[in-house]
Amino acid sequence: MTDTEDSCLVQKLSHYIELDDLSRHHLAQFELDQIDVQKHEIITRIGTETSKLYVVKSGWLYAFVDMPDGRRQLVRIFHPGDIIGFPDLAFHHATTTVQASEPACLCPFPKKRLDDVFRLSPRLTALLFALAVRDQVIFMDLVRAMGRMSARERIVSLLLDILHRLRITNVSMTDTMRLPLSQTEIGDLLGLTNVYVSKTFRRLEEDGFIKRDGGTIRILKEGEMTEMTDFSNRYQDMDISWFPSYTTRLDQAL
Amino acid sequence: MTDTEDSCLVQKLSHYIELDDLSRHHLAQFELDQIDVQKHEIITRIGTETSKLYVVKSGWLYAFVDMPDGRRQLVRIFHPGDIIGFPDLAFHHATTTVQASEPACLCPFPKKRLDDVFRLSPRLTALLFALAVRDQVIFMDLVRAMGRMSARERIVSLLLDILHRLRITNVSMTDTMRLPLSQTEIGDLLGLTNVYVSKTFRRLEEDGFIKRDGGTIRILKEGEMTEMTDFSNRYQDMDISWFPSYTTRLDQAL
DNA sequence: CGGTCCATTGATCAGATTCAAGCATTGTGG
DNA sequence: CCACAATGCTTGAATCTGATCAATGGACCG
Repeated sequence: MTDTEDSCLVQKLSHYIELDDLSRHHLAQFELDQIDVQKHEIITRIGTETSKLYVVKSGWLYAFVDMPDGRRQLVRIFHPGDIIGFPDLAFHHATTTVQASEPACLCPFPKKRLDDVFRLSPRLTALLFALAVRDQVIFMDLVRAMGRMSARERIVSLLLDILHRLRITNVSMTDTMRLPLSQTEIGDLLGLTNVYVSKTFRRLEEDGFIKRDGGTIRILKEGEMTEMTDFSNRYQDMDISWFPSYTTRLDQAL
Repeated sequence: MTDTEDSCLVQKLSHYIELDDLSRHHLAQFELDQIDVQKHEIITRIGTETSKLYVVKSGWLYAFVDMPDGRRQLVRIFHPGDIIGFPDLAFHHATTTVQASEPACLCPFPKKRLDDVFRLSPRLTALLFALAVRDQVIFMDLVRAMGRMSARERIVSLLLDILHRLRITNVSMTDTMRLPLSQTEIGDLLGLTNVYVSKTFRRLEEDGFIKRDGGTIRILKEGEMTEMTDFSNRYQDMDISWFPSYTTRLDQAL
């Protein structure tokens, strides 16, 4: 790919800092190859060796773990522009199974290709670091939802989370979004059963919070829903004040 | 502090990679100051400006968020050698409140002091990055526990998690540990009530899984408990194969 | 056209909460 | 040194949210 047309990874990261040519060059190294995957195809299987990361070009995917009794827990949803595999960087074996929830296109690249970024671009490294710790906060929000919220509140906070995530790269988006997840998948993400997800969605619709139409969903009372769940948008602003500048050189060493 | 006596931060990080003198020097910059805090004293309050991080020298602390109805959700426990505040790096305002669960000693340092590490030590940066993504996996484990496990299993997996964390820096530790958390705090961490935590602990003791004595707890059937919760130790091994080497120099740039 | 997946709905069940009371321990001020 | 308050753990009874079980119907697909 040329540096002139922005990939969705570049687009997403540009939301936080101005990317210089060197950074764009580094990021382009992550998107040299690409593969297509089918709906429900498994990308990485838990327990297998981790050697690669993936940039999502299109499609939704998710990571999950199986429980001994056959149930499962989704832990994360991936959208275009997200990078799959960071959590596994720290381990020799994958900690989750990653599966496509719809047809998708991915760019695989080896772990080792991060080396250049770490050695040559402290500022881009800081951005990746910030994204990693930002994701920790996203997990805390999920823990909070699952630990102390009712089924209704959990579903509402999931919808708001997805809405804000999609708005980063799609500023024109208002209140309607595609939701390519089954109710079973949503339940597996929020610690509920598919049955109760169905009942809760229906009640949300009856109460005028949402409007469903096929695979899309419309958020009708965003303000009320935000207040109901004490929701914070984690995708908008980022503190970049502590990032090293691009001009920093190593030869300033002690 | 001199470089000869290892701080618990250095001790903990040394578990994963050999730290060279430069790295030790960088880490020493995190422990220049130190403050004592009392039991239940609040270190950082949610919503206030984030400017500092803290290295824990002694004592246990935890991070939590309040719910509108007065309940709360703990999201993380800190032990000696842990760094407090990474998740807030990405934000201008603190996302959690951090409180001491017992008297503790902390070393505060400004965000900006990470700059040197990012610019001058790619390998140490990679280690911090690996710890950040490792923590994501810890959060996934917590999500899994709260989404798909019974109260008994959640408590068992918490006990195993703490046991393995303490064993990193205390290799002599076998099956007995101090647990300076009230049952209310444990409930707030696992999404349970203090009442049910009490009932569940009692049953675990009756069934011979644990033995309690004042503030300490003994794990009697570690193997069985590990299997019951499908527990994975996230603290033992780390994949450092992709880390840049210490000798890497920036002047290899394109 | 039959099979599969998914959403829906009702009846029943259970794990965990809520409410309430009692007891032990610790800390504090008189 | 004691009285008293505050905190934490325990236990029981009633209640409720969400799970389980089961059946139905629609949409899609080979």
